[in-house]
Amino acid sequence: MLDLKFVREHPEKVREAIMQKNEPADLDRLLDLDQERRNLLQQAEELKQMRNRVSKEIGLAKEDRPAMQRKKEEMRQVSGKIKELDEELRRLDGGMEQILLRLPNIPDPAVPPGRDEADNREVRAWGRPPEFTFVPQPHWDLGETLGILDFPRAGKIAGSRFTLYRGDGARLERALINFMLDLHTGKHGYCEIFPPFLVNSSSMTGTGQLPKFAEDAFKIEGADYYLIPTAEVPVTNLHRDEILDAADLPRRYVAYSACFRSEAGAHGRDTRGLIRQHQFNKVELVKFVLPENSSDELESLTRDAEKVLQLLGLPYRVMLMCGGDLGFAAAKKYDLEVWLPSAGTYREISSCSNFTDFQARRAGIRYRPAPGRKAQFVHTLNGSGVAVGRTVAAILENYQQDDGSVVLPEVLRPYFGGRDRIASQGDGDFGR
RNA sequence: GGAGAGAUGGCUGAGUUGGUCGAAGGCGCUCGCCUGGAAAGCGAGUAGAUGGGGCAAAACCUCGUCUCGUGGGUUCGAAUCCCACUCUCUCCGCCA
Repeated sequence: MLDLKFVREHPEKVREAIMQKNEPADLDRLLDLDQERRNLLQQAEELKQMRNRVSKEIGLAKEDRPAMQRKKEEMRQVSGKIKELDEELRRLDGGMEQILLRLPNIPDPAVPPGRDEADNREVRAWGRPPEFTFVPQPHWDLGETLGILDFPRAGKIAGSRFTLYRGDGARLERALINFMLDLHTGKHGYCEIFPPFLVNSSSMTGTGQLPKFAEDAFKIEGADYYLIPTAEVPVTNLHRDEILDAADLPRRYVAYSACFRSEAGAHGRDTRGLIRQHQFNKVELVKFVLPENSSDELESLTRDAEKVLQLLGLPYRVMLMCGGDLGFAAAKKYDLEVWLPSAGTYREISSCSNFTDFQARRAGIRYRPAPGRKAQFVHTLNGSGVAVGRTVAAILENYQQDDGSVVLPEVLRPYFGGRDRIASQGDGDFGR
C-alpha cells in the first residue's frame, strides 16, 4: 500500500507506476474522494469540537438548570448532524481504501521499462546447458519410467495439477528441502521458521494477496482461512503490527512450506509435469531490513538463492524484471531461471523481490530508528530459495543418463546414504 | 463443543457509582545533574493516527479530531453502561 499523503502529493508518480505495471486503478477517483473527505472531515471536526466543549460545560455545571436543558437539546441536534457526517465519511473511507489497496508499488529507478517478459533484461548467467549424446527426455517421462513420479494416481486421488512422489522421488524432494534449509541456516545466517500453512485474511491482505488476487488462492469454506500460496505470507506477517528495534535489523528468516495455488487462468499452460501444480513445496527467504539497506539486501538475497543452484550444478540465468512483469507489490524483482533441456529453455525457479515499505505499510511492520524517535516502516524482501518441485524437474532433466538413470548432484548424496544415482525402481507396485 | 476470566501506551499495570482520563504507578528509553568513568541516586521528558495553520521543506511548533481488542447502541458527554463479534488464558470434553 502506498502512503495516502504520498499519493496526494505525487499523483504523477503513481500514475506512471500504474501505467508501467499496467494496473487497473482509478487514481482520479481516489483523489476526488480524498478532496471530498477532507472537506467533510473539517465540518465534522468543528461540530465535534463544539460538542466536546459544551459537554464539558454541562458536566462542570452539575445542576440541571433550564439553561443546561437548552444546551442539551442543542447538542442533541449537533450529535445527529455529526452522525450523518460520520456515516458519509465512513463511506468515503471505504471507497478510498478499496482503491488504495489496489495501487501498485512504485518501481525502482533501475527497473527497465517494458510490457511483458520479452522486455526483461538478463543480468548474468551461470553454468552451461548440458550436451546429450541422446535425445533428452522430459522429467515427467523420466519420473514415470523411474517409478518416482505418479501423475495418474495423483489425478485419481486429488485431480489434475497434483503430483505423487514415490520412493527415491519422495526422498529427493525431502533431501532438497533439507539441503536448502541447511544451506541457508548454516551458511547464509537465516533463522528457520516452520509456519502455519493456513492464514487469516488479515495476513493475506498484509502481504498483498488480497484483495486483488483472491481468485488465485484456495479459501477454506465457512472459515476465515486461506491455504498459503507461499511461506512469504505467514513469515512476513510474523511481525505484523509490531515495532522492531533498529538493533534487531536485519532479520532474516528461511521457511519451508507447502504452497497452494489455484492457478486460475492458467488452463492449458504447463499441463504436464511438475512445473505448475496446485500444491508444491518451496523454501522461502524473507528479510526485514532498514530502508537504506534494502537495495543491497536484495542483491545478497538473490545471491543466496543462486548458491542453491550453483551447488546443485544447475545452469541458470538471472533476469531483471521490467515494469510490466514486476508484479503488483514489488519495487524491484529478479527471477532465477533454470535450464530445462526438454523445453530447450530457461524456466523460472525463484523470484526475489524488494517490496520496500509497500507490505510493511499494509501490515504495520515498523522499527524505531533510535530510542525516543518516531517509528518508521521497515522494508521487506523475499525470494524463493528455491522452488523444490521445479528443482526436482531440473535435476532429473539435466542429470539424466542414456540408460534412463539420473545422477545425483554431489551435495545431495549425503541425504541418500552416499548413493550417487537414482535408478528404476519398478513401475507402480507400491508394495516396496 | 461446555463453563469461567480477561483484552488499556514500547512493556507492565491502575482506572467500571459515566464528566476535571489519552489515561496513575512501575519498567524501559532520551536529555540533564552527579562521577576520573560507570553503577546507584536526583530532575525533566517519553503513545499512535489524522485534518488545518506556521516552515521552502524535513525535523519541529501550534490549534483540533479520532483511538483504551473490533463493530454497533444508550447519553449533552463512554476506557467506564448495553448488545454482537474476535482473540487470549484457565478448567472440562474431544483429538494426532
